[in-house]
Amino acid sequence: MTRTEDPRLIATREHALDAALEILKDEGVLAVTHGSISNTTGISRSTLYRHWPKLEKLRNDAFLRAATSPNFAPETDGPLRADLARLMGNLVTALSETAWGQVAPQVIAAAATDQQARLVINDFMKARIASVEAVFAAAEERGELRDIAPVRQLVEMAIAVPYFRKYIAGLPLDRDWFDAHVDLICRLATKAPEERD
Amino acid sequence: MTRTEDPRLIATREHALDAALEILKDEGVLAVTHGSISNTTGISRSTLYRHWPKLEKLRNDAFLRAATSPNFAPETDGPLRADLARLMGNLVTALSETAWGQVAPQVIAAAATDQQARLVINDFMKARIASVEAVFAAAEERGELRDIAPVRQLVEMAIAVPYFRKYIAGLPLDRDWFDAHVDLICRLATKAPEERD
DNA sequence: ATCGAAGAGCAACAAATTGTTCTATAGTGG
DNA sequence: CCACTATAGAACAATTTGTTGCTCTTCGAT
Repeated sequence: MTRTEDPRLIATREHALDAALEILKDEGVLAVTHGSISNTTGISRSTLYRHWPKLEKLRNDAFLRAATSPNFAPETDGPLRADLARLMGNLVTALSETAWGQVAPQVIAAAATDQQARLVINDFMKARIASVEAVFAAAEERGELRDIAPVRQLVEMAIAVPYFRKYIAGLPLDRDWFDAHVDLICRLATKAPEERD
Repeated sequence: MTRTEDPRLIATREHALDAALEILKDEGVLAVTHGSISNTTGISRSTLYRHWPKLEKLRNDAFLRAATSPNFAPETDGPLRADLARLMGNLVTALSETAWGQVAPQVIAAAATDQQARLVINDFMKARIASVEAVFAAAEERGELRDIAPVRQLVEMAIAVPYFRKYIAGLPLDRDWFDAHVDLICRLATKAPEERD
């Protein structure tokens, strides 16, 4: 068993995956091949085949790289309105500005037939849902919530709408929409001021 | 200008698109090519190239065929709860059982770079949103709604969650979830019984 | 029924891509 | 310094893609 990995191996792999993610963003999954990566990096095709004998594995590694880059922890200082606005703001801007935002639809499509891609996106969404849940959990601790529905259901609503608008309905994620959305979720979840404990 | 289209043209095109949709469902967009359609239909490759010189156009026509098949009108007899449960039930089962349900993620991915695919899905979702809106509009006529948020926002929530669960989060669209979802939307939208006009 | 127009089928072709194998070169770690 | 391993590069067959030229069939108008 090798104690340390050969630095050449690591360098080649990282270099290749950087290029793969770039191609994935710009030209789509189709364009992510041993050939295209070889062209843009100068790494020889035979080397790439040795690293990734299966093209599917190569593409999944590119997906994984896109999914692991954005990772922000929620702040839970309260009140819910402020925490949620901040976290959802991060989530929404990430959809526009990170690699994940550009790559997500391709992973979604791949997930229909590819189990590994399904896992990538499931893990990613689990983490996203957990971060929003943490914000709600803190609000519950503070006694801000009313018992209208399970927290999980509210969280799904909060996250589902921006994804739906951007990728499925093709609607903009503008400020008017964002404010109304966060506002509605908060009004649903929290007690009116006069009924606080 | 030809008054009627040559029946051979129509027959070939329909036959080819049927096969294209089948391939699209089973093997994904990648597999939809002049070659694959020629193999499964017996239509010669050169004929297919004459019908669709651009592969992109061929794939878009396949998308369109998937998107136009499911088309159900809402019933608005009231109360909201019943109408919404029926319509959302149709929408959700369509996601599992129609060609659209299987093809949607591929259209979503294509829409990222392909304007025509974007239009296909936009039109489709507009119709979907309109049908749910019709149900809410009827409820508003009957004085069932309270003024918690614009109808449009509630409708987006209602539709966004099932899409999100199925395609993005990879969660099941089971009966427990469905009942809780429709129930929550209705509770948000409608007045409590004692405050009806 | 006939005839011109147009569609479909067939074969062949160049070009590009994919996956594979081999050898020579160069970097790594002991 | 040496054995080991990664990479580059070239060559190869097989497949796919887009294109062209030709023949045969079908359609619709007269």
